[in-house]
Amino acid sequence: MSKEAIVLVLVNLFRRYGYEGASLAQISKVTGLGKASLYHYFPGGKEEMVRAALDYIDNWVETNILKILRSNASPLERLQAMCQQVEVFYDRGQTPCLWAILTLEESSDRFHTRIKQALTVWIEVLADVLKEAGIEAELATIRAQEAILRIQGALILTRGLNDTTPFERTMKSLAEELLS
Amino acid sequence: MSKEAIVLVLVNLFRRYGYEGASLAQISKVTGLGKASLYHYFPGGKEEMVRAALDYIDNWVETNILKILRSNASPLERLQAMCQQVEVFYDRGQTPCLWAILTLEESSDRFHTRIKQALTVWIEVLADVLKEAGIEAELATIRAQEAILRIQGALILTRGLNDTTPFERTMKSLAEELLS
DNA sequence: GTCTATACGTGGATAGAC
DNA sequence: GTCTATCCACGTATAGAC
Repeated sequence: MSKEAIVLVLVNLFRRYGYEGASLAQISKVTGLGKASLYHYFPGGKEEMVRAALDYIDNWVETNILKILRSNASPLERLQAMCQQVEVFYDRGQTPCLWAILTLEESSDRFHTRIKQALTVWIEVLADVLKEAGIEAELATIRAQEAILRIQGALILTRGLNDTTPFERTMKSLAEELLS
Repeated sequence: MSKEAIVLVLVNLFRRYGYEGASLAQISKVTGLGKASLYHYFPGGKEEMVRAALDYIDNWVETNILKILRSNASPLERLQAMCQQVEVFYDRGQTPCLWAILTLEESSDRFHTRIKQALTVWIEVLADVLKEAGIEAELATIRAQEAILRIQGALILTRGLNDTTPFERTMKSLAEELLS
């Protein structure tokens, strides 16, 4: 199992169980590696594992979201493409957001700064698209925040109700509503 | 310290740290009671403590949200009153929602059913208000879901950005937008 | 790189005195 | 009811052989 594949496992476990909830025993089991082997890849232990997971997400966002948002397609097309990526990444709302669960857990304070940074960048790039579409700067930022807010809210609600409808509905209408 | 006061401590700890993150040692410290004393009040251990916290929230929602929504004030007034209660309860978005953190944690599966139930009731009562205001039934349910979605999303975003603005903005405009 | 074995603290939980 | 003392499983982390 490559390090990339291990990190992918980490991402999925921390998303679903949070920092305290994901144990090394579980990680060891799912990766098939002994605990000691995990320390070969992540000498800093669990904290470094989370950092690696966050790195992976940063990279995923850059590649699959920000790159699209900075492309030269029409604003609507870019926003729709973003929504599609988001829908797949979160499995129609069935898999939690790593940022969200770490943000809620006060015990994960150490990661809050970089999560804040990642959110801020996404919002800025999103706001740039909206400005390009003719929306005034201040409103663009508010709407960009609203987009993230609705994605996150849809994730909670869809998991809470155990029904993917709210998430799918949100992703379907989000792009157009941002531009209206 | 009364049992009610102990439960209040539990609510706050589980909201902030989640199920795995809140340890008995921490609970013992904050309440001032020894671990053994906690088992006097909650023979079922940590799981029963969470149930007690969820009971408290159920009761709080019934008293401070549902009761208002079922009152005979105007729909707008009822919705605005709800928003005000929500804003205080979540401390302008600074304190997480117990439902949200337990919903995200897959290790807290045992509580998902009752959280789903609580969410469903809130949405139903909210939809009733909207119907009363002349909104067609199906749209009313969607909008009611949208309300919960935005509250939850605002909680995540406000904590993620460490900025209460998104939560406050959401709570300020929510009532009117639901009726528009 | 991966393993077995192990160290050592902390987790939740209990016993039993007061 | 509350305490001290204790139990045992599991948590993270490490040592050291292969």
